[in-house]
Amino acid sequence: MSVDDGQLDRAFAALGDPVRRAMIARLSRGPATVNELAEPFPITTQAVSRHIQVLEAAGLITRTRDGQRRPCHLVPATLEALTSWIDEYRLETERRFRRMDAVLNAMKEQEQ
Amino acid sequence: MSVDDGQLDRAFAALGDPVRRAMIARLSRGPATVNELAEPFPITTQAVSRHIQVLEAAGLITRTRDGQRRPCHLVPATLEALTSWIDEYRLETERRFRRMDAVLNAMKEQEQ
DNA sequence: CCTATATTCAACACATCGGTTGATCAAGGG
DNA sequence: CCCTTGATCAACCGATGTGTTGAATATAGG
Repeated sequence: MSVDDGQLDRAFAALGDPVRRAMIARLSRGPATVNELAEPFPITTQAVSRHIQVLEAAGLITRTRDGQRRPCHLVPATLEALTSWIDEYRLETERRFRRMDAVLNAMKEQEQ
Repeated sequence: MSVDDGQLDRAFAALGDPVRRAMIARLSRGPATVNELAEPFPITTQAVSRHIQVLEAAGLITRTRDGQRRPCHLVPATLEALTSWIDEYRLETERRFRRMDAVLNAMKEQEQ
């Protein structure tokens, strides 16, 4: 809820880039401006600005205004939507594996 | 562990495509062949075959052999690596938010 | 054997991505 | 006011992604 399929597309794809993942990691420790986020990377501020736009379009961050700065803030709810999606299928798979194990064990019992 | 950064790149990027996410959903209910996975989509089997290769390269699935079939199996451990990555930063952010709330409440106390 | 089925490989078209440079806009500070 | 700083817009480029068609490979099965 609150994230449609297109948002899932954009959010997962956004996390597929190591630069953007590093930005997420940085933002988990507090808000940061474009220049602050750009600092660790050997790329132009423009490139970073576009990475930020991608993260914003994905709903992974929001932006506020502080004079001429545009600080970025992580949105944990969107991260949570991603883990929820993944966990749904991971848990189903693990349940299935456990059922399969049970069947195999039962067959082993039978054999003896 | 067991998944390097390149794997994270590939796995997150792989989930950025709705066709591949649908395949993951399908595979959570049990193994499936290329043709079975292709059935719901209006694309060629070749295209599906390449989606499968992408999922395999990302470590999200493995493949076995059954005669001329090549069944796909979901790898829950890789899904778990993704949720672990996300949760690390989501939880850090939420902790930070709670600390901030505490400070704000303390300031409110002070005022009275 | 010969043929049908399951899957993959190869070559191509087209869109998107991630970077660049150069120009522009907006807010602050002497 | 002007000039600097923070950020973005626009145009371009090479690489990658996703689909197609057509050919190839491999196993199954009469």
